[in-house]
Amino acid sequence: MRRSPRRPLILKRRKLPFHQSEAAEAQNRPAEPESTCPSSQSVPDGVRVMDHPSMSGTQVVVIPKTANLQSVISALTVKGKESGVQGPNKFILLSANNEPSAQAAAQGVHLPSRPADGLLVDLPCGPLDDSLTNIQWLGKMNSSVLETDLAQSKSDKESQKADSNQAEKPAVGSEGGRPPFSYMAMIQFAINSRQNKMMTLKEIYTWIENHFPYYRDLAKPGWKNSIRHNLSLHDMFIRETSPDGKVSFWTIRPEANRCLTLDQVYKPQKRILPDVRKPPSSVKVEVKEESVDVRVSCETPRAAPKTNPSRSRRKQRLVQSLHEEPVLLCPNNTFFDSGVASDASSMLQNVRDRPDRSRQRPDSPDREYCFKTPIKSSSHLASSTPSKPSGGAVAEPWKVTPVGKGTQTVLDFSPIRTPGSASLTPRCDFTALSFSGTPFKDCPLFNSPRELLTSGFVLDTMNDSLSKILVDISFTGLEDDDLGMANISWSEFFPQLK
Amino acid sequence: MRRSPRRPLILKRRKLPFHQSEAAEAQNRPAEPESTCPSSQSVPDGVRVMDHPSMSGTQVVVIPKTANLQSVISALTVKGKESGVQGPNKFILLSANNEPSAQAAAQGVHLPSRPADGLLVDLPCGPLDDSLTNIQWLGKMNSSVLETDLAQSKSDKESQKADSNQAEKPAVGSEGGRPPFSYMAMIQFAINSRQNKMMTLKEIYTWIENHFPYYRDLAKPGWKNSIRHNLSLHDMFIRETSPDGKVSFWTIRPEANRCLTLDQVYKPQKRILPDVRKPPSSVKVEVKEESVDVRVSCETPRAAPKTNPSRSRRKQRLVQSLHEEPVLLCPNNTFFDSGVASDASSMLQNVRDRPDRSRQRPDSPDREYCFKTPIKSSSHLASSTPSKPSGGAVAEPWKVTPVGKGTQTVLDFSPIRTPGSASLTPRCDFTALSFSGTPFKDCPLFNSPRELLTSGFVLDTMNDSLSKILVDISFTGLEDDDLGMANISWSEFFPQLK
DNA sequence: CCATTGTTTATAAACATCTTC
DNA sequence: ATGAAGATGTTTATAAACAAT
Ligand SMILES: [Mg+2]
Ligand SMILES: [Mg+2]
Repeated sequence: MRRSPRRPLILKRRKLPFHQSEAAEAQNRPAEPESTCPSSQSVPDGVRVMDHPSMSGTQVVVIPKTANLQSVISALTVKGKESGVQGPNKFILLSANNEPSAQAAAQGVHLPSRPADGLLVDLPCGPLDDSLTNIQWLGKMNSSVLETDLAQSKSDKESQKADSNQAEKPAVGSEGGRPPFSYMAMIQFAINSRQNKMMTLKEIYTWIENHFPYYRDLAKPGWKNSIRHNLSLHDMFIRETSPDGKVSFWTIRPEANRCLTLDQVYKPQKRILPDVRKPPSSVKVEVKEESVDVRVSCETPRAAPKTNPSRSRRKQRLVQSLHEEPVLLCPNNTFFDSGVASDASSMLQNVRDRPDRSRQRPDSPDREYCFKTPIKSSSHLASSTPSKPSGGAVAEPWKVTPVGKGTQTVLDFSPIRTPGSASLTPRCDFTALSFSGTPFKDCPLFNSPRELLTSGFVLDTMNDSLSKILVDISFTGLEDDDLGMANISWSEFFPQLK
Repeated sequence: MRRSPRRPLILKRRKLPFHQSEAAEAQNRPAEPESTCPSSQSVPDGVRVMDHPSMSGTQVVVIPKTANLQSVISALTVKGKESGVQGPNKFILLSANNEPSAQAAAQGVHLPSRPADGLLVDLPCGPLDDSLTNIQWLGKMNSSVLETDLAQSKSDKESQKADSNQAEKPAVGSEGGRPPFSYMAMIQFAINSRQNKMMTLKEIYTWIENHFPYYRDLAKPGWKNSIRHNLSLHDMFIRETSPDGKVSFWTIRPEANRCLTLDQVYKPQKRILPDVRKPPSSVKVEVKEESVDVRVSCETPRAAPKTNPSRSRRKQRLVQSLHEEPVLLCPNNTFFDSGVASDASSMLQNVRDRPDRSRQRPDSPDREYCFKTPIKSSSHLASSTPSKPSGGAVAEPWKVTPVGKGTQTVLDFSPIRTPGSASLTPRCDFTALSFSGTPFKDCPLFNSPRELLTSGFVLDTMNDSLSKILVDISFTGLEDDDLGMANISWSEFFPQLK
């Protein structure tokens, strides 16, 4: 029971090829000078990738505590490229020295017959849509806005002021178009940026406007309505009232808080480039590669990339409890146990490999059509799922620059599902913690391998960029698929785990 | 603790006047020949209405077990009319002999200092929009479709067949326009119509189409999308899988199930009328009064009365737990205790009387406008809550028959909120029960006073019709408002409670 | 490939309630 | 105080994208 606070995570290659606009492909492909991380070294920073002893097509990636995300990306990228599509498509991620204050985790992790509570992540293997990946979008962000996060170790009032009237250099920011984050994600970013993890509605507005100028500059005012809608709808957001009852703050239900912050998914890549798209302004902005030819002509606030996210489609299988008591799988309330593992009954996914070509509607990203027309609406015989005109309709020869519509989210921003309320043992409480002292400052996407492992993401081994993600969190110990493993110990094969 | 399974319910007069289309008023007012219930007798069926001994403006309504809803409506109506707007506007409902199998409830209910866990219901006092109330809509329903509910004591397959190919006399049904029920409510009606309380998606479709022909005849196919959306969104709907894993059924989380059925809100009023609106057809249909001049010319499928609902706006006050352990108010899991009372922390409302005129946008019920226009959308400076053109805009002189848009829901269809999972003690399990044997067959809206009390509704004491409801469930024991009461016993003043 | 079913996000909207001016 | 306007909060509807079957 008290066995292993460390849980292996399995990356599994994604099968679905993503729709790629030809024009976007033509534009984006040549402008892929380099990846987020150097993809030349095969085993950097002590990251080790090795074949799994018994599972075919599976490799184990051992991530030392000192490694940064680039290393992991590099390792998996190299492995993916050198083996091709037929190569191993499952990766079990292990953190070599996990929790800094880990207790019994250090000595010899026991390897169950199948990697219990493993996180299986699909890695895409087909041609990928890298037209506007998260990485690319992130590169277009103005790095200066991120630095406001560092100035947040002040009192509430002070940090509010800092958020509101700090010189933000809003030159860049909304040029990348709509950020690829859902409202739910942005709200989490905002609230988690505070030590006390609470914000008023107005502060959330301001934080988002400062960090995503798109909403300040281009978005319709309805975006605030959507923010409020999200706050109310998702019960991961809780409204609390100050003791005097005057102000009300929005917080994140601690059990559901993944503690996602924007700086966990973005760290400015210092690379000074002259701004090509703004000839009059001579302001040099720090942008990442690939921003050159995305030609995000934002002056047409095109119909909201619909953006977002979180390809994690949990559930959809495995409810089947049918008149039976729900079985609590992991009664102990450590992070994974109650936060993820005990929700296995609703997060279990089918892991079997399926050939899957899957039609991909070639719908143009921008179109306008009517909503809520009282008329019985021309085509009345269509599917019950309304679909966009998708070019098949009449008229509308209006063509726009194919921005690619491939804006996807990398992380799973959904709240951590817990079976009961379990409001004790707050999952992650950084109230008094500052991110300044973490030993992973140089890791742009995750503060620790632990975070990397627990948040779940996908790497495109073909393109060196994060895109088009599907995170399948599967608990293979509950499944009956092809993962055959003996009851062996991790450390038996990987002594660095000791 | 074990004290009172019987909990008083307080009806509180609603303050907000409702927008009333003048044309609709002119049309509907004269056609109000009689109310749902005779409003002449002041204290029928043993229903007693008396002033509260200590709370000013408050009356106590004692409802004997044998009373039906008409009696309650009558009593409150008479009281409301005879006292006028200035009169008492709070009513505490008490069931004189509540649970048939009640345990300790019989002997002298203890009256706390304030009516703990009381259900405060606003009664509207202003001019009311009765243009298309639920009662009226219900009267337009084809009574024959309701009778299919009686044929549901068969096996699953049989009842499925009964639902699908029963002769439904669909003549009437969709003529009343869109039913005033939310998707969530209709899904509950559908699922709860089964003994085993489970249905496949297709069966839900079929049930709704059979009982609300509007969706079969007039609604856009997107309504099925909305059904699926509601099933997924609300976690009161659980998908279960048959043991073989082949079929999946939708069920209602038992703790959240109010066991609402359509026949609880509708019972055909036998009154044969020739159908005035369909001259060619000589079919005589059973309709209730008032269907004559509503002139619901459904041939224009006007932009969905937006219909529905459930004016219950819970929460919005009283969270204020601010970094403290949530206090479980009623740990024992009887119906009210866990189902309602223990949710007090999120259902508590402010009960204080507030003068409230409240602007009411005179928006026309049918209009069409564009959705998701990529253009920055003309007025960009408006409120963050998008609002309809509402006549203030240019153009669109198009006027339609003011159907009144006053379709409201009477009952609270929202799931019963429970603090934890508390999946034990299924709240109401009518699997083996038939509604035929209840002593309240003649009560069209509720099978028992208990149901009346627990579901929460509002009576328009001015209009003899249910309309424009706001149910405020308040637990006055947690509030600090103007309800000052001594620590006295109910039975001390109302001996019939003994 | 297609239709059905299931999950999730976005957007608009209707109201209600609370705060400000 | 108070009353209207705006800010905030809650809920439902609808469309849509996409996954899974
Ligand atoms: Mg919420
Ligand atoms: Mg559900």
